[in-house]
Amino acid sequence: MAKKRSQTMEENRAKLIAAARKAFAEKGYAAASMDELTAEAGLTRGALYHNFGDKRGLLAAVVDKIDTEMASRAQEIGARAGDDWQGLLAEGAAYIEMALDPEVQRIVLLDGPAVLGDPSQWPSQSSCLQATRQTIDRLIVQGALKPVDAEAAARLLNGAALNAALWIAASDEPQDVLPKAVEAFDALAAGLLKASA
Amino acid sequence: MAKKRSQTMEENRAKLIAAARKAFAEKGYAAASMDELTAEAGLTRGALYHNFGDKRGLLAAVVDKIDTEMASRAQEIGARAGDDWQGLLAEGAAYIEMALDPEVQRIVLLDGPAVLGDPSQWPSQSSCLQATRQTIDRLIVQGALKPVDAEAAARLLNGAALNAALWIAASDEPQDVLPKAVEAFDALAAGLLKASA
DNA sequence: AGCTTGACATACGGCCCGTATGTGGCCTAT
DNA sequence: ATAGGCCACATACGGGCCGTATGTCAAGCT
Repeated sequence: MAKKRSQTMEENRAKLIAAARKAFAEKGYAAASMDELTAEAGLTRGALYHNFGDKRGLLAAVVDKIDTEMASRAQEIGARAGDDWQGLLAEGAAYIEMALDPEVQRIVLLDGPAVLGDPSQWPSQSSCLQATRQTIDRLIVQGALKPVDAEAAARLLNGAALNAALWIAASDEPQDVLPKAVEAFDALAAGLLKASA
Repeated sequence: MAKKRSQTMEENRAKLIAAARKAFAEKGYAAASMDELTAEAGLTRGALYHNFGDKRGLLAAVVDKIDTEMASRAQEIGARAGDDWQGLLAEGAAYIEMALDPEVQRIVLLDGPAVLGDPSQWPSQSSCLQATRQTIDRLIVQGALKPVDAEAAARLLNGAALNAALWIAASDEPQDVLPKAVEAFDALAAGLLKASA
């Protein structure tokens, strides 16, 4: 059966994104060569500029893919928790753990913001952030949290988790530091609880 | 009076750092040209590679300078507060406000980590972080805070403040968002207080 | 004063990105 | 069925930038 035109195109896009994901993770955005990257995918730079416009466009596509994966996973973990509050903590811990992945760290947390700008402006809307925000919104409506700005709280929590992950990843004994980070994260999050006012 | 050799060298280093600070802030690290940058300082790339080794070395020097300035300012503000707890909150707010400076944002918060790696590994030790850590340490000894890991707490607080700043800077109405961010920051920090356990 | 040292300038090579142009196969219309 | 257009991708080209290797001239020591 002959392949449809649009299908091979979709396949090529996927190949390029996969190769870019690998190259960006291993060498970093700046050091990744488009020639090598496309050759790895069995294509040339022509395909790249046709599909993604430029190098930044490719990074954006990669970030979007990873970010989406992260969000769905975080939501899944959060939903598995008993209540919304436990879910929030679980999401935070999950976020910290995901950020331990060098791929996530390098691409989404380091090069992403530096090259693409503020994450909340990304097309993927930093899905992870949105999920956290919604959970916080629900908790505020339920009266469990202080009536702080949900967006602000979600942002700061994510920022805290992010830095925790960077810290853990850079440490010599990640497994030793992880529980400390999670403990501190839980403590900070508890500051949002109404009871602690 | 004839200038000493070491003196002119120090002056040239300062000129290069100043020019780099401007160029990096305006164009970003990647887009800043070393030729233009050195010409702006009245020198050539030769001086640059002799003094700083490479482009990264220059960025490191710039980051170190800004970071040091930030730390001294934060400590000054913190020391002016009534007690250590108020000082911690004041430092956090000061950090958020300083991060509103485009120069700080672009160089220290975006390009810095992307190019130089984790801030806590920098020679300046991310002085800001150290200051926060020490304050937290004191508060734990005083029994005001839960006995969490001071390093972890300092890291997460800084991360929260950092993201708050990025958020504010990217927003349309910074002055409108700033108080929300500070409020959320204070709430999170309150989670560290023993009384809230 | 002559020599050495080193701070800085100049010259060179190589890589990489983005664009402009070429081409071969798929799709459609008659 | 086939002829032509279109489009996804390949190839070719130019410009810029970084890092190094080499040159130069003044400062400092003897």
